Amino acid sequence: MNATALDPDTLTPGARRILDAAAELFYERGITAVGVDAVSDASGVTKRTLYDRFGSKDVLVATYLLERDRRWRAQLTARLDEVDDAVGRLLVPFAVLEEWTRGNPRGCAFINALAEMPDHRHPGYAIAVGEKEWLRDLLESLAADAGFEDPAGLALQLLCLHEGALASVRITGTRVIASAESAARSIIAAARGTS
Amino acid sequence: MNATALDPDTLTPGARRILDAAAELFYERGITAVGVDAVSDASGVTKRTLYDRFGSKDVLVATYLLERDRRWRAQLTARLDEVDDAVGRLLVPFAVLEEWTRGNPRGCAFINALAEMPDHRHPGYAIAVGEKEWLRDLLESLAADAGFEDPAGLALQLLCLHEGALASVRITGTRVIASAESAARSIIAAARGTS
DNA sequence: CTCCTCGTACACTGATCGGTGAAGTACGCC
DNA sequence: GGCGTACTTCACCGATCAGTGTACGAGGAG
Repeated sequence: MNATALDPDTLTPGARRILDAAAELFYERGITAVGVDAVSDASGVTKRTLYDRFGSKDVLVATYLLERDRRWRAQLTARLDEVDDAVGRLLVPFAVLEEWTRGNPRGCAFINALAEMPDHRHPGYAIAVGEKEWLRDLLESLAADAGFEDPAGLALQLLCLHEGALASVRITGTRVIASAESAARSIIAAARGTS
Repeated sequence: MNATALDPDTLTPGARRILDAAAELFYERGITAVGVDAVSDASGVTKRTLYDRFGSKDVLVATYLLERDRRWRAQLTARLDEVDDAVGRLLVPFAVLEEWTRGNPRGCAFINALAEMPDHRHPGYAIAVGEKEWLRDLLESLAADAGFEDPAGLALQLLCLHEGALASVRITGTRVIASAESAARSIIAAARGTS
């Protein structure tokens, strides 16, 4: 019940293969639809090992989400370090989104996971929610750094565009990301007028 | 395999209760996680009747999505008829979103369903995708009616905001919808400048 | 040599999954 | 009275679900 995600960076070789296989299956087919047998089969590891390492499916799910969250944050912060312009930094998440969705065409893994986690006590719930809150907080601090009048409001608007683009890729194709980015420019310009 | 959704408007009393119960359970707990036994129990109807009426769980799911789609479109078009201003009509979906999310705090039922339908041949897949395409097409024709230079581009931007707000409600609360609406105003104003 | 970690193999649990077969009941319509 | 529709009861199917128990093998560290 109070079990939490494992540290994805300190896994035994067997646990690593399990997590890699689980990550692909969970994202591709959905969490509930993928059984632990399918995960252990795909990873070439016994179900017994899976339970010895992770303890439960819920913990495996939480670890899957945690690793995805870490990779996404790492990629975003790395790109952020390359940009100096305070206003331009607000657009970095959209550039990263373009790369990210190339390998992940089935929408946002966290939104998808939340759709299958009605129980807030699920160890993965806080991780999925935390990813979105982190992005919102990041956008807010970037907006504050750039000197906007209402950083929280602007952050919320940009978050909307970001999440919307991520969700719409599946339906409209990747061109929606360029649309979202240009919309972000309009919103920033409008907010700039009031600062 | 080639079975499609039933017409939600011509259901027997038993089928209606089944669909009502299924709609709530599917949205609240997720489609895969809800078994047909749970649906029949909740609706006070036998599992046998469920299969006599719907034939399979997949058809029940598709019918659930179809009815939701119809209700959403009806609500939106009704509000649309009340507004005369061509530009103002582009903002109507955001006003409807505010009412809609009041009873549906767990995000977009179609995005959630797509997360659990990896197989495009699922009878519900086309319905879920169709809902988004319909909104995009609607926005595009509204933008064209209002005389914008690039209706398709503007529609894509507004779609982003709409989907993003719908997805973010779960994390940020309903105030994100007001944010999205004001962002939509900025985008429309920016597009107006180029027309 | 011995302990410990990592992993294997395999059998097993009770519960639930989607779906079916057969028989029977209640009601309204012609 | 006869017929069709709607729904019930109940037993059943093979498959899969998450999770466990037990025993055994390989390799590195003390």
